[in-house]
Amino acid sequence: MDKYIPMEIEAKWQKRWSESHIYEAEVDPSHPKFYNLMMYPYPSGELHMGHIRSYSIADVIARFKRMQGYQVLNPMGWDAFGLPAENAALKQGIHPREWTKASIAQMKKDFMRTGMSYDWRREVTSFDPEYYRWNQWFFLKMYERGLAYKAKAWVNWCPADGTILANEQVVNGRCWRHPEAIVEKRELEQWFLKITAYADELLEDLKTLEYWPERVKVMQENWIGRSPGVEFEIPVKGSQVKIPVFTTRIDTVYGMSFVALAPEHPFAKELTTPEHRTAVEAYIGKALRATEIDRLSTEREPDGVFVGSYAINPLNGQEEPIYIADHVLITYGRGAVMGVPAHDTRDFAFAKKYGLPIPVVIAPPGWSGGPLAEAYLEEGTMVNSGPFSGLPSKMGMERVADEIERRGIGQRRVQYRLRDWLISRQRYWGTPIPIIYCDEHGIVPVPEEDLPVLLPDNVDFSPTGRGESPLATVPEFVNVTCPRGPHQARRETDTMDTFVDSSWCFLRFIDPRNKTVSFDPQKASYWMPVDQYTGGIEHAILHLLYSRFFIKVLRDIGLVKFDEPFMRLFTHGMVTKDGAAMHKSIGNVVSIDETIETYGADTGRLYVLFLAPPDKDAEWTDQGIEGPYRFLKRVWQLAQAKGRPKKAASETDEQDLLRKTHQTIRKVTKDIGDFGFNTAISAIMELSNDAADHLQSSGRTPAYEEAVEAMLKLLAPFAPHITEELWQKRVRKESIHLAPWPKWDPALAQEENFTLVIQVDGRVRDKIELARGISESEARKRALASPRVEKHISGRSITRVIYVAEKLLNIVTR
RNA sequence: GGGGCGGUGGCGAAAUGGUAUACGCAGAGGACUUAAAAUCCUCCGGACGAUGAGUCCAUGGGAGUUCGAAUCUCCCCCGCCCCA
Repeated sequence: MDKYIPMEIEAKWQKRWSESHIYEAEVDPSHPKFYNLMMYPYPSGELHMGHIRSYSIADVIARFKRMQGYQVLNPMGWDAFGLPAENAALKQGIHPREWTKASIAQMKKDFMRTGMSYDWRREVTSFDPEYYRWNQWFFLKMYERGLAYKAKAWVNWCPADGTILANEQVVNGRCWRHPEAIVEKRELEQWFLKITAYADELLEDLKTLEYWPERVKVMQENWIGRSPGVEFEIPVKGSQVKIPVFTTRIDTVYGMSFVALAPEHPFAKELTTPEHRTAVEAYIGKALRATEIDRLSTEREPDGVFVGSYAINPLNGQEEPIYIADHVLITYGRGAVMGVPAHDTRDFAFAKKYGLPIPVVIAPPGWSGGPLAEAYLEEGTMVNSGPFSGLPSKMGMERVADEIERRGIGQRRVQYRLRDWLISRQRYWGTPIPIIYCDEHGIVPVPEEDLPVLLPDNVDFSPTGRGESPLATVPEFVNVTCPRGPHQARRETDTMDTFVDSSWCFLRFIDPRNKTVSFDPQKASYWMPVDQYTGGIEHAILHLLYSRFFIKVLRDIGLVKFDEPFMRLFTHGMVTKDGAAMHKSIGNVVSIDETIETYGADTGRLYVLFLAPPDKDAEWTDQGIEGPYRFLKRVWQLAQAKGRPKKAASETDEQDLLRKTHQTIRKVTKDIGDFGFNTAISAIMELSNDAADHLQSSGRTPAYEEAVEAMLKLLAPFAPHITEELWQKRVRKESIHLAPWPKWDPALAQEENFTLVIQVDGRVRDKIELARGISESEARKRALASPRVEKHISGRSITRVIYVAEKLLNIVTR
């Protein structure tokens, strides 16, 4: 028998699989389909064994479903636009395209040699004009429908990237990509996609995502942040100005003792009286430099500055001082709030600090009428609230809202935390936004037939730092003739957020080379929605929310007929080493090269899947991988066992192994379906241990041969190369990866006997073997006959006997 | 501050109301070898006991529900994540 040399057989099979196109799938209505998708990667060119775990998880599912007879669509592509390429290219003085292409080549090689079963004909690269032209096309469709618009807004500026970020890309007041970079606020004209138009539906449809992890749904729910409330206007004394405010607690409106504006509020300067101007300007300057996280922190004492003007509470006519306070955000509600110290924690602290009154308008239970020690946030009885006094606050909330609507000073409104998706990026390496500015016609969309707007090649793409894209420095790109007439015009020079690319890539995989449309709706109706989507938890909000939004827009345009893109979502854990995520800078990276050279790809895959449940983080140890390696070497021996095949020697041995085989098929089939890969592998190891014992005692009997065949098939999704090699050595013509998944025979999997656990007062005292189907009274008789049981019940009286059929008998004594 | 997930042998873990510690790693002893590696066999939570029979203890800590709790409930401690 030849030695198991993984490098040799792995390279051989990778080549043959590719030549025989076994992983390629086409529309075939005579078969059930399964769309298995892994979040397509950013090609940074640095794959390590940690990544291999994530891709292996999805690959196991693809292989499993393929063997179960599904048409499996298992594509791979590249999220190839974006800042890291641009930054790396700047540093190395090469074009981002070249840098990205080199990374793609490296990663593709790594996917090939780790045995991933992708349909490479469907490879999609987002920097390809044939791909991004459809970003532009979708943008134009949204523009037509008013879902893409340009607006001046206070935005998040990342000084490290030299660009604007979407809200979702700001983490704890810092850039998601540069944790050291504090995000600044700037007011700029930007392009937005109107995701808020779908806020309610995005929230509602979460309920239909039965097979999504609960925590992802909770995160999206929090992010959308629906709060019903009332918006109303507060007049300013001696002025025409009316300040719109939003509140979820209109029942506390009589408790208002100040009004607070965000530092960015448009009325901030207008309402400031001359004697307060210096102080106000200093305060605003300081506030705009603070991070959002600092401004909102409840740890910090809120502060503000009086502007000199007074607002009038429209309900009771009282005058309230107007402040600017940095804990009020311009991006939430209307950027101004009514200050009700008695019933809001931050307002309470604010009032204490500035000596403002704290009128109680919701009485806590048993309230004496005295001042509160802290804000009371719960429901209660309304007091000091004019005609509403005496009402329960819940009812009062409706009555006050009615009153405000009746008087025409405001209305009920649902407020969302979700903001529109800011997609303008002031960087080079992305999809140009297909818009032209004409002196005569204003904003003019690029006509569809002129798409794609090509990203020019020869550009000095150093960030300008002026809030302007490098494309602005390319006259050939900028200067155009207006599509509507012979006027000089300028192109939009910002590029799109790369999350636009990934929001619909799963549709392009279905029809990747289509030149006339983004994808063929016929093909989409076969393949979509994605049956299994696998990726990291870090996309719980960003990518997954944007994709859901895209699908709803595409549905409304009429391109697809479903509401949600991803039926089942699986979020995988990370591989850690020395307690930290693998990272070059930490120096704890386990290389693919070394792993494959020493152990082979099959062992590497098997180990990372065996290490821990796939949704949990897993700690890599260098010794641990020896286990799966030894196991595969044993499988190699077992499948090629020498000696004459013989008839069954011992009937019980034969039955035992057959039973174990069918039990293992049952367990592995179930476990793979539940992502229990670690326990599935354990079960296959147990089968191989039993088969080895059987070979020792009885030789190559029919049960042995059946066990080996099943073992190879069950192992095939995890270790595709060695199983294929051994399968072919057993003279099978077709690839094992197209062979039918084994079925278990319930009769053969059934145990004849069972172990009855006998407890006395809940403690295990004996275990006896009994035949299945035994009656309770018989089991009881046998149990009581046990001398060990006898010992523990002698001298005591039996009060109760609990019998769990074919499992356990508990004798309760007194 | 609120919400979520988690804490089990020396280590990764299994068991989701019924035999705690499957499977694997590490460790100990043995076989093979001139030797080592590889491979194979045996042992491997703790205490008492004699290395046996057996008894008791042990799933972060404490209480509770139950004939029976790693699993369900409550309180506390610790770690990670999300929202503030």
